[in-house]
Amino acid sequence: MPGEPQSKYDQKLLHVLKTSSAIFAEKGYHSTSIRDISRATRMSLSGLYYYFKSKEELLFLIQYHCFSTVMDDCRKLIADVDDPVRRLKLLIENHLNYFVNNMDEMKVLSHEANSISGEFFRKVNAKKRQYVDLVIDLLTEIARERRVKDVDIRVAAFSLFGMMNWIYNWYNPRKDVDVAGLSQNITRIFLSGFLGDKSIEAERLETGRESHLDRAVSIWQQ
Amino acid sequence: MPGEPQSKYDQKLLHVLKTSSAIFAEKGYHSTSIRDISRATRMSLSGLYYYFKSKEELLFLIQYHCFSTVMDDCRKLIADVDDPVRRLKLLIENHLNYFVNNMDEMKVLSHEANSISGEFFRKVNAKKRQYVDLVIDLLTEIARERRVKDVDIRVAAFSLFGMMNWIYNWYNPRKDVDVAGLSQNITRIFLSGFLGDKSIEAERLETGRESHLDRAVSIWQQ
DNA sequence: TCTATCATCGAACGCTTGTTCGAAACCTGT
DNA sequence: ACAGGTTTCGAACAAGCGTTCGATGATAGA
Repeated sequence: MPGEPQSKYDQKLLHVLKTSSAIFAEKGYHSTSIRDISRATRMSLSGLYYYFKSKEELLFLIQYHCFSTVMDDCRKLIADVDDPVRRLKLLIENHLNYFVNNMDEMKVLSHEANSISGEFFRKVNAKKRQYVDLVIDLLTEIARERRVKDVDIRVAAFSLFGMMNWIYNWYNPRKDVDVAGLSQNITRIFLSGFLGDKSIEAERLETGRESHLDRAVSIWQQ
Repeated sequence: MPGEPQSKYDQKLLHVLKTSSAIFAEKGYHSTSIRDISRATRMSLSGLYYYFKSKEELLFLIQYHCFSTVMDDCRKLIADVDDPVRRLKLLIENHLNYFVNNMDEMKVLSHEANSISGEFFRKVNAKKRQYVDLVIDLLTEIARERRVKDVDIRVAAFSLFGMMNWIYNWYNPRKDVDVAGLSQNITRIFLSGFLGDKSIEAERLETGRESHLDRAVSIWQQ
Protein backbone atom coordinates (compact mmCIF):
# COMPACT_ATOMS: atom_id res chain seq x y z
CA MET A 1 0.00 0.00 0.00
CA PRO A 2 2.73 2.58 0.75
CA GLY A 3 5.16 3.90 -1.83
CA GLU A 4 4.92 6.06 -4.97
CA PRO A 5 5.51 9.81 -5.27
CA GLN A 6 2.05 10.82 -3.91
CA SER A 7 -0.32 13.61 -4.74
CA LYS A 8 -0.71 16.87 -2.87
CA TYR A 9 -3.64 15.33 -1.06
CA ASP A 10 -1.64 12.27 0.04
CA GLN A 11 1.21 14.40 1.29
CA LYS A 12 -1.05 16.53 3.41
CA LEU A 13 -2.89 13.50 4.73
CA LEU A 14 0.43 11.98 5.80
CA HIS A 15 1.37 15.23 7.46
CA VAL A 16 -1.88 15.16 9.39
CA LEU A 17 -1.28 11.54 10.37
CA LYS A 18 2.26 12.18 11.50
CA THR A 19 1.34 15.24 13.53
CA SER A 20 -1.59 13.45 15.12
CA SER A 21 0.60 10.48 15.97
CA ALA A 22 2.98 12.72 17.86
CA ILE A 23 0.17 14.18 19.95
CA PHE A 24 -1.53 10.84 20.50
CA ALA A 25 1.81 9.41 21.58
CA GLU A 26 2.35 12.19 24.06
CA LYS A 27 -1.09 12.73 25.57
CA GLY A 28 -2.93 9.56 24.62
CA TYR A 29 -5.72 9.20 22.11
CA HIS A 30 -8.66 9.96 24.37
CA SER A 31 -7.06 12.98 25.99
CA THR A 32 -6.28 14.50 22.63
CA SER A 33 -9.00 16.68 21.16
CA ILE A 34 -9.50 17.45 17.52
CA ARG A 35 -8.83 21.00 18.59
CA ASP A 36 -5.35 19.97 19.73
CA ILE A 37 -4.71 18.53 16.29
CA SER A 38 -6.20 21.59 14.67
CA ARG A 39 -3.81 23.79 16.59
CA ALA A 40 -0.76 21.64 15.78
CA THR A 41 -1.52 21.31 12.09
CA ARG A 42 -2.68 24.91 11.78
CA MET A 43 -5.83 23.75 10.09
CA SER A 44 -9.39 24.48 11.06
CA LEU A 45 -11.57 21.92 12.81
CA SER A 46 -13.74 21.38 9.79
CA GLY A 47 -10.73 21.46 7.50
CA LEU A 48 -9.41 18.36 9.20
CA TYR A 49 -12.63 16.48 8.57
CA TYR A 50 -11.86 16.67 4.89
CA TYR A 51 -9.15 14.08 5.53
CA PHE A 52 -10.98 11.74 7.85
CA LYS A 53 -14.60 11.06 8.64
CA SER A 54 -14.21 10.73 12.39
CA LYS A 55 -11.61 10.83 15.11
CA GLU A 56 -11.72 7.06 15.28
CA GLU A 57 -11.01 6.78 11.58
CA LEU A 58 -7.99 9.01 12.07
CA LEU A 59 -6.66 6.59 14.67
CA PHE A 60 -7.40 3.71 12.33
CA LEU A 61 -5.53 5.33 9.46
CA ILE A 62 -2.47 5.77 11.66
CA GLN A 63 -2.53 2.23 12.96
CA TYR A 64 -3.30 0.55 9.68
CA HIS A 65 -0.73 2.44 7.70
CA CYS A 66 1.92 1.89 10.35
CA PHE A 67 1.26 -1.81 10.61
CA SER A 68 1.14 -2.30 6.86
CA THR A 69 4.56 -0.74 6.50
CA VAL A 70 6.15 -2.88 9.20
CA MET A 71 4.75 -6.03 7.66
CA ASP A 72 5.63 -5.14 4.09
CA ASP A 73 9.18 -4.27 5.06
CA CYS A 74 9.42 -7.49 7.00
CA ARG A 75 8.13 -9.58 4.12
CA LYS A 76 10.61 -8.05 1.71
CA LEU A 77 13.42 -8.62 4.16
CA ILE A 78 12.82 -12.31 4.74
CA ALA A 79 11.58 -13.13 1.26
CA ASP A 80 14.65 -15.01 0.09
CA VAL A 81 15.90 -16.34 3.39
CA ASP A 82 15.27 -19.96 4.24
CA ASP A 83 16.77 -20.58 7.65
CA PRO A 84 13.96 -19.92 10.14
CA VAL A 85 16.38 -18.71 12.79
CA ARG A 86 17.74 -16.11 10.43
CA ARG A 87 14.24 -15.17 9.39
CA LEU A 88 13.34 -14.56 12.99
CA LYS A 89 16.45 -12.50 13.56
CA LEU A 90 15.56 -10.32 10.59
CA LEU A 91 12.01 -9.93 11.81
CA ILE A 92 13.22 -8.75 15.20
CA GLU A 93 15.72 -6.42 13.61
CA ASN A 94 13.11 -4.94 11.32
CA HIS A 95 10.54 -4.55 14.07
CA LEU A 96 12.88 -2.78 16.45
CA ASN A 97 14.41 -0.64 13.77
CA TYR A 98 11.02 0.54 12.64
CA PHE A 99 9.90 1.02 16.21
CA VAL A 100 12.80 3.23 17.14
CA ASN A 101 12.58 5.28 13.95
CA ASN A 102 8.83 5.72 14.23
CA MET A 103 8.34 5.71 17.96
CA ASP A 104 5.23 7.88 17.92
CA GLU A 105 3.29 5.78 15.43
CA MET A 106 4.38 2.52 17.01
CA LYS A 107 3.43 3.74 20.45
CA VAL A 108 0.01 4.62 19.12
CA LEU A 109 -0.19 1.19 17.52
CA SER A 110 0.84 -0.63 20.68
CA HIS A 111 -0.86 1.48 23.27
CA GLU A 112 -4.14 2.38 21.61
CA ALA A 113 -4.94 -1.07 20.28
CA ASN A 114 -8.23 -1.09 22.16
CA SER A 115 -9.21 2.47 21.39
CA ILE A 116 -10.73 1.48 18.07
CA SER A 117 -13.78 -0.67 17.57
CA GLY A 118 -16.07 -2.22 15.02
CA GLU A 119 -14.85 -2.58 11.47
CA PHE A 120 -11.71 -0.55 12.18
CA PHE A 121 -10.74 -2.89 14.98
CA ARG A 122 -11.40 -5.92 12.84
CA LYS A 123 -9.21 -4.69 10.02
CA VAL A 124 -6.23 -3.86 12.22
CA ASN A 125 -6.62 -7.11 14.11
CA ALA A 126 -6.61 -9.12 10.91
CA LYS A 127 -3.20 -7.70 10.11
CA LYS A 128 -2.05 -8.24 13.65
CA ARG A 129 -3.05 -11.86 13.55
CA GLN A 130 -1.07 -12.41 10.36
CA TYR A 131 2.00 -11.02 12.04
CA VAL A 132 1.53 -13.06 15.19
CA ASP A 133 0.96 -16.20 13.17
CA LEU A 134 4.13 -15.55 11.24
CA VAL A 135 6.11 -15.47 14.48
CA ILE A 136 4.34 -18.52 15.86
CA ASP A 137 5.05 -20.46 12.69
CA LEU A 138 8.69 -19.46 12.80
CA LEU A 139 9.02 -20.50 16.42
CA THR A 140 7.27 -23.79 15.75
CA GLU A 141 9.62 -24.53 12.91
CA ILE A 142 12.67 -23.58 14.95
CA ALA A 143 11.47 -25.67 17.87
CA ARG A 144 11.11 -28.72 15.64
CA GLU A 145 14.41 -28.20 13.90
CA ARG A 146 16.42 -27.64 17.06
CA ARG A 147 14.43 -29.99 19.22
CA VAL A 148 13.34 -27.32 21.69
CA LYS A 149 11.24 -28.81 24.45
CA ASP A 150 9.34 -27.54 27.47
CA VAL A 151 8.51 -24.18 25.98
CA ASP A 152 4.97 -23.06 25.24
CA ILE A 153 5.14 -21.51 21.77
CA ARG A 154 2.38 -19.02 22.45
CA VAL A 155 4.03 -17.81 25.64
CA ALA A 156 7.33 -17.52 23.82
CA ALA A 157 5.81 -15.57 20.94
CA PHE A 158 4.08 -13.05 23.14
CA SER A 159 7.12 -12.78 25.37
CA LEU A 160 9.01 -11.67 22.32
CA PHE A 161 6.30 -9.18 21.41
CA GLY A 162 6.32 -7.98 24.99
CA MET A 163 10.04 -7.35 24.91
CA MET A 164 9.78 -5.49 21.63
CA ASN A 165 6.59 -3.52 22.14
CA TRP A 166 7.32 -2.46 25.68
CA ILE A 167 10.22 -0.29 24.62
CA TYR A 168 8.06 2.78 24.17
CA ASN A 169 7.77 2.79 27.95
CA TRP A 170 11.46 3.16 28.63
CA TYR A 171 13.67 3.47 25.57
CA ASN A 172 15.46 6.76 25.22
CA PRO A 173 17.49 7.06 22.00
CA ARG A 174 19.74 9.66 23.56
CA LYS A 175 20.58 7.71 26.71
CA ASP A 176 20.29 4.08 25.72
CA VAL A 177 22.16 1.82 23.39
CA ASP A 178 21.42 2.38 19.68
CA VAL A 179 19.07 0.36 17.49
CA ALA A 180 21.71 -2.11 16.44
CA GLY A 181 22.62 -2.75 20.06
CA LEU A 182 18.99 -3.00 21.02
CA SER A 183 18.33 -5.64 18.36
CA GLN A 184 21.45 -7.50 19.31
CA ASN A 185 20.56 -7.60 23.00
CA ILE A 186 16.94 -8.56 22.54
CA THR A 187 17.75 -11.16 19.90
CA ARG A 188 20.38 -12.69 22.11
CA ILE A 189 18.16 -12.77 25.20
CA PHE A 190 15.15 -14.16 23.44
CA LEU A 191 16.80 -16.55 21.06
CA SER A 192 19.25 -18.24 23.37
CA GLY A 193 16.48 -18.19 25.96
CA PHE A 194 14.10 -19.90 23.61
CA LEU A 195 16.60 -22.43 22.33
CA GLY A 196 17.55 -23.08 25.92
CA ASP A 197 20.75 -23.50 27.82
CA LYS A 198 20.87 -26.97 29.24
CA SER A 199 22.86 -25.91 32.27
CA ILE A 200 20.00 -23.64 33.30
CA GLU A 201 17.42 -26.25 32.61
CA ALA A 202 18.94 -28.46 35.27
CA GLU A 203 18.31 -26.06 38.10
CA ARG A 204 14.96 -24.87 36.80
CA LEU A 205 12.83 -27.18 38.83
CA GLU A 206 14.46 -26.39 42.16
CA THR A 207 12.37 -23.29 42.61
CA GLY A 208 9.07 -24.84 41.76
CA ARG A 209 7.72 -25.13 45.26
CA GLU A 210 4.01 -24.40 44.99
CA SER A 211 3.84 -22.90 48.45
CA HIS A 212 4.79 -19.47 47.15
CA LEU A 213 2.13 -19.37 44.54
CA ASP A 214 -0.70 -18.74 46.92
CA ARG A 215 1.12 -16.26 49.07
CA ALA A 216 0.56 -13.20 46.98
CA VAL A 217 -3.19 -13.42 46.81
CA SER A 218 -3.97 -9.93 47.84
CA ILE A 219 -6.49 -7.81 49.51
CA TRP A 220 -8.15 -7.41 46.13
CA GLN A 221 -9.38 -10.95 46.22
CA GLN A 222 -11.54 -9.74 49.10
CA MET B 1 0.21 -0.54 53.99
CA PRO B 2 -2.27 -3.35 53.23
CA GLY B 3 -3.50 -5.77 55.83
CA GLU B 4 -5.58 -5.53 59.04
CA PRO B 5 -9.29 -6.30 59.41
CA GLN B 6 -10.51 -2.94 58.02
CA SER B 7 -13.36 -0.69 58.92
CA LYS B 8 -16.67 -0.40 57.07
CA TYR B 9 -15.24 2.60 55.30
CA ASP B 10 -12.13 0.72 54.17
CA GLN B 11 -14.16 -2.19 52.90
CA LYS B 12 -16.39 0.00 50.81
CA LEU B 13 -13.44 1.96 49.49
CA LEU B 14 -11.80 -1.28 48.39
CA HIS B 15 -15.03 -2.32 46.74
CA VAL B 16 -15.11 0.95 44.84
CA LEU B 17 -11.47 0.51 43.82
CA LYS B 18 -12.01 -3.05 42.67
CA THR B 19 -15.12 -2.22 40.68
CA SER B 20 -13.46 0.80 39.11
CA SER B 21 -10.43 -1.29 38.20
CA ALA B 22 -12.60 -3.72 36.31
CA ILE B 23 -14.20 -0.95 34.27
CA PHE B 24 -10.92 0.87 33.70
CA ALA B 25 -9.39 -2.40 32.55
CA GLU B 26 -12.18 -3.00 30.10
CA LYS B 27 -12.85 0.44 28.65
CA GLY B 28 -9.75 2.37 29.58
CA TYR B 29 -9.46 5.15 32.13
CA HIS B 30 -10.35 8.07 29.91
CA SER B 31 -13.34 6.39 28.31
CA THR B 32 -14.77 5.52 31.68
CA SER B 33 -17.03 8.14 33.21
CA ILE B 34 -17.78 8.56 36.86
CA ARG B 35 -21.32 7.77 35.81
CA ASP B 36 -20.17 4.35 34.62
CA ILE B 37 -18.66 3.72 38.03
CA SER B 38 -21.75 5.09 39.70
CA ARG B 39 -23.89 2.61 37.78
CA ALA B 40 -21.62 -0.36 38.53
CA THR B 41 -21.27 0.36 42.22
CA ARG B 42 -24.91 1.39 42.59
CA MET B 43 -23.84 4.57 44.28
CA SER B 44 -24.69 8.11 43.35
CA LEU B 45 -22.25 10.41 41.62
CA SER B 46 -21.77 12.56 44.65
CA GLY B 47 -21.71 9.53 46.90
CA LEU B 48 -18.57 8.34 45.16
CA TYR B 49 -16.82 11.61 45.82
CA TYR B 50 -16.94 10.83 49.49
CA TYR B 51 -14.25 8.20 48.80
CA PHE B 52 -12.00 10.13 46.46
CA LYS B 53 -11.45 13.79 45.74
CA SER B 54 -11.15 13.46 41.97
CA LYS B 55 -11.20 10.90 39.21
CA GLU B 56 -7.44 11.12 38.99
CA GLU B 57 -7.08 10.40 42.69
CA LEU B 58 -9.21 7.31 42.18
CA LEU B 59 -6.78 6.09 39.54
CA PHE B 60 -3.90 6.92 41.84
CA LEU B 61 -5.40 4.95 44.71
CA ILE B 62 -5.76 1.90 42.48
CA GLN B 63 -2.25 2.10 41.13
CA TYR B 64 -0.56 2.89 44.40
CA HIS B 65 -2.33 0.23 46.37
CA CYS B 66 -1.71 -2.36 43.67
CA PHE B 67 1.96 -1.57 43.38
CA SER B 68 2.49 -1.47 47.12
CA THR B 69 1.06 -4.94 47.45
CA VAL B 70 3.23 -6.43 44.71
CA MET B 71 6.34 -4.94 46.22
CA ASP B 72 5.53 -5.88 49.78
CA ASP B 73 4.79 -9.45 48.78
CA CYS B 74 7.99 -9.56 46.81
CA ARG B 75 10.06 -8.22 49.66
CA LYS B 76 8.68 -10.78 52.08
CA LEU B 77 9.31 -13.54 49.57
CA ILE B 78 12.97 -12.80 48.95
CA ALA B 79 13.78 -11.55 52.43
CA ASP B 80 15.79 -14.56 53.54
CA VAL B 81 17.13 -15.72 50.20
CA ASP B 82 20.72 -14.97 49.32
CA ASP B 83 21.35 -16.37 45.88
CA PRO B 84 20.55 -13.56 43.44
CA VAL B 85 19.38 -15.98 40.75
CA ARG B 86 16.88 -17.49 43.12
CA ARG B 87 15.82 -14.03 44.24
CA LEU B 88 15.12 -13.11 40.65
CA LYS B 89 13.17 -16.29 40.07
CA LEU B 90 11.01 -15.54 43.08
CA LEU B 91 10.46 -11.97 41.92
CA ILE B 92 9.28 -13.19 38.53
CA GLU B 93 7.08 -15.80 40.10
CA ASN B 94 5.51 -13.28 42.46
CA HIS B 95 5.01 -10.69 39.75
CA LEU B 96 3.28 -13.05 37.37
CA ASN B 97 1.24 -14.70 40.04
CA TYR B 98 -0.04 -11.38 41.24
CA PHE B 99 -0.61 -10.21 37.70
CA VAL B 100 -2.74 -13.19 36.76
CA ASN B 101 -4.74 -13.10 39.98
CA ASN B 102 -5.33 -9.36 39.76
CA MET B 103 -5.40 -8.82 36.04
CA ASP B 104 -7.68 -5.79 36.16
CA GLU B 105 -5.62 -3.81 38.61
CA MET B 106 -2.35 -4.77 36.99
CA LYS B 107 -3.65 -3.81 33.59
CA VAL B 108 -4.63 -0.43 34.97
CA LEU B 109 -1.21 -0.14 36.54
CA SER B 110 0.62 -1.05 33.34
CA HIS B 111 -1.60 0.60 30.79
CA GLU B 112 -2.58 3.82 32.51
CA ALA B 113 0.85 4.73 33.80
CA ASN B 114 0.74 8.04 31.97
CA SER B 115 -2.86 8.88 32.79
CA ILE B 116 -1.86 10.40 36.12
CA SER B 117 0.18 13.51 36.62
CA GLY B 118 1.68 15.83 39.17
CA GLU B 119 2.11 14.59 42.70
CA PHE B 120 0.20 11.39 41.98
CA PHE B 121 2.53 10.53 39.14
CA ARG B 122 5.57 11.28 41.25
CA LYS B 123 4.45 9.01 44.07
CA VAL B 124 3.70 6.03 41.84
CA ASN B 125 6.91 6.55 39.92
CA ALA B 126 8.95 6.59 43.08
CA LYS B 127 7.68 3.11 43.85
CA LYS B 128 8.21 2.03 40.29
CA ARG B 129 11.79 3.17 40.37
CA GLN B 130 12.46 1.17 43.54
CA TYR B 131 11.16 -1.93 41.83
CA VAL B 132 13.14 -1.35 38.65
CA ASP B 133 16.29 -0.68 40.64
CA LEU B 134 15.78 -3.91 42.54
CA VAL B 135 15.73 -5.84 39.27
CA ILE B 136 18.69 -3.93 37.86
CA ASP B 137 20.71 -4.61 41.01
CA LEU B 138 19.86 -8.28 40.85
CA LEU B 139 20.84 -8.52 37.21
CA THR B 140 24.08 -6.65 37.86
CA GLU B 141 24.95 -9.01 40.66
CA ILE B 142 24.09 -12.07 38.58
CA ALA B 143 26.09 -10.74 35.66
CA ARG B 144 29.15 -10.30 37.83
CA GLU B 145 28.79 -13.65 39.54
CA ARG B 146 28.25 -15.63 36.35
CA ARG B 147 30.50 -13.52 34.19
CA VAL B 148 27.74 -12.49 31.78
CA LYS B 149 29.11 -10.28 29.03
CA ASP B 150 27.74 -8.39 26.08
CA VAL B 151 24.37 -7.72 27.61
CA ASP B 152 23.11 -4.24 28.44
CA ILE B 153 21.62 -4.52 31.90
CA ARG B 154 19.02 -1.85 31.29
CA VAL B 155 17.84 -3.49 28.11
CA ALA B 156 17.70 -6.83 29.87
CA ALA B 157 15.74 -5.44 32.81
CA PHE B 158 13.11 -3.78 30.66
CA SER B 159 12.93 -6.79 28.39
CA LEU B 160 11.94 -8.77 31.43
CA PHE B 161 9.35 -6.17 32.42
CA GLY B 162 8.11 -6.19 28.85
CA MET B 163 7.61 -9.93 28.88
CA MET B 164 5.80 -9.78 32.20
CA ASN B 165 3.71 -6.67 31.77
CA TRP B 166 2.62 -7.39 28.24
CA ILE B 167 0.57 -10.38 29.29
CA TYR B 168 -2.56 -8.34 29.81
CA ASN B 169 -2.64 -8.01 26.03
CA TRP B 170 -2.89 -11.70 25.30
CA TYR B 171 -3.07 -13.95 28.33
CA ASN B 172 -6.27 -15.88 28.68
CA PRO B 173 -6.45 -17.95 31.88
CA ARG B 174 -8.99 -20.28 30.31
CA LYS B 175 -7.04 -21.01 27.14
CA ASP B 176 -3.42 -20.60 28.08
CA VAL B 177 -1.05 -22.41 30.36
CA ASP B 178 -1.60 -21.74 34.09
CA VAL B 179 0.36 -19.33 36.27
CA ALA B 180 2.95 -21.90 37.26
CA GLY B 181 3.58 -22.74 33.63
CA LEU B 182 3.67 -19.08 32.70
CA SER B 183 6.32 -18.36 35.35
CA GLN B 184 8.28 -21.40 34.31
CA ASN B 185 8.30 -20.45 30.65
CA ILE B 186 9.13 -16.81 31.14
CA THR B 187 11.78 -17.55 33.74
CA ARG B 188 13.38 -20.10 31.45
CA ILE B 189 13.34 -17.84 28.41
CA PHE B 190 14.63 -14.80 30.20
CA LEU B 191 17.12 -16.39 32.51
CA SER B 192 18.87 -18.73 30.14
CA GLY B 193 18.68 -15.93 27.60
CA PHE B 194 20.33 -13.50 29.96
CA LEU B 195 22.97 -15.93 31.16
CA GLY B 196 23.60 -16.82 27.56
CA ASP B 197 24.13 -19.97 25.60
CA LYS B 198 27.59 -19.95 24.12
CA SER B 199 26.57 -21.92 21.07
CA ILE B 200 24.17 -19.16 20.12
CA GLU B 201 26.67 -16.48 20.81
CA ALA B 202 28.91 -17.88 18.11
CA GLU B 203 26.43 -17.28 15.32
CA ARG B 204 25.18 -14.02 16.69
CA LEU B 205 27.40 -11.77 14.66
CA GLU B 206 26.64 -13.35 11.33
CA THR B 207 23.45 -11.38 10.93
CA GLY B 208 24.84 -8.03 11.87
CA ARG B 209 25.07 -6.59 8.39
CA GLU B 210 24.16 -2.93 8.69
CA SER B 211 22.61 -2.82 5.25
CA HIS B 212 19.24 -3.94 6.58
CA LEU B 213 19.06 -1.30 9.24
CA ASP B 214 18.30 1.52 6.91
CA ARG B 215 15.88 -0.37 4.75
CA ALA B 216 12.82 0.03 6.87
CA VAL B 217 12.88 3.78 7.12
CA SER B 218 9.34 4.43 6.14
CA ILE B 219 7.11 6.88 4.53
CA TRP B 220 6.70 8.48 7.93
CA GLN B 221 10.20 9.84 7.76
CA GLN B 222 8.90 11.74 4.77
C1' DT C 1 -12.77 33.77 -18.97
C1' DC C 2 -16.03 30.64 -17.44
C1' DT C 3 -16.83 26.54 -14.73
C1' DA C 4 -16.50 22.49 -11.99
C1' DT C 5 -14.00 20.26 -8.69
C1' DC C 6 -11.04 20.43 -4.74
C1' DA C 7 -9.82 22.31 -0.35
C1' DT C 8 -10.72 25.24 3.54
C1' DC C 9 -13.15 27.71 6.87
C1' DG C 10 -16.27 30.08 10.94
C1' DA C 11 -19.88 29.25 13.64
C1' DA C 12 -22.82 26.68 15.78
C1' DC C 13 -25.38 22.37 17.83
C1' DG C 14 -26.25 18.81 21.01
C1' DC C 15 -24.26 16.04 24.21
C1' DT C 16 -21.24 14.27 27.86
C1' DT C 17 -18.04 15.19 31.13
C1' DG C 18 -15.97 15.99 36.14
C1' DT C 19 -17.25 18.26 40.01
C1' DT C 20 -19.94 20.86 43.69
C1' DC C 21 -23.41 21.90 47.28
C1' DG C 22 -26.81 21.74 50.65
C1' DA C 23 -29.86 18.85 52.33
C1' DA C 24 -31.40 14.43 53.75
C1' DA C 25 -30.75 9.63 55.67
C1' DC C 26 -28.32 6.50 58.44
C1' DC C 27 -25.89 4.88 62.36
C1' DT C 28 -24.03 4.77 67.11
C1' DG C 29 -23.39 5.62 71.75
C1' DT C 30 -25.89 7.77 75.59
C1' DA D 1 -35.37 9.23 72.24
C1' DC D 2 -31.89 12.33 71.37
C1' DA D 3 -27.58 14.36 69.29
C1' DG D 4 -23.38 14.21 66.36
C1' DG D 5 -20.81 12.44 63.19
C1' DT D 6 -20.67 9.61 59.17
C1' DT D 7 -22.40 8.46 54.74
C1' DT D 8 -25.51 9.16 50.79
C1' DC D 9 -28.03 11.66 47.50
C1' DG D 10 -30.58 14.77 43.62
C1' DA D 11 -29.90 18.50 40.99
C1' DA D 12 -27.38 21.55 38.86
C1' DC D 13 -23.21 24.01 36.61
C1' DA D 14 -19.65 25.25 33.50
C1' DA D 15 -16.57 23.54 30.29
C1' DG D 16 -15.11 20.77 26.70
C1' DC D 17 -16.11 17.43 23.36
C1' DG D 18 -16.86 15.43 18.28
C1' DT D 19 -19.22 16.63 14.46
C1' DT D 20 -21.98 19.23 10.81
C1' DC D 21 -23.30 22.75 7.46
C1' DG D 22 -23.36 26.21 4.13
C1' DA D 23 -20.49 29.23 2.26
C1' DT D 24 -15.99 30.82 0.59
C1' DG D 25 -11.43 30.59 -1.68
C1' DA D 26 -8.18 28.13 -4.69
C1' DT D 27 -7.02 25.57 -8.89
C1' DA D 28 -6.93 23.94 -13.29
C1' DG D 29 -8.98 22.33 -17.80
C1' DA D 30 -11.96 24.05 -21.78
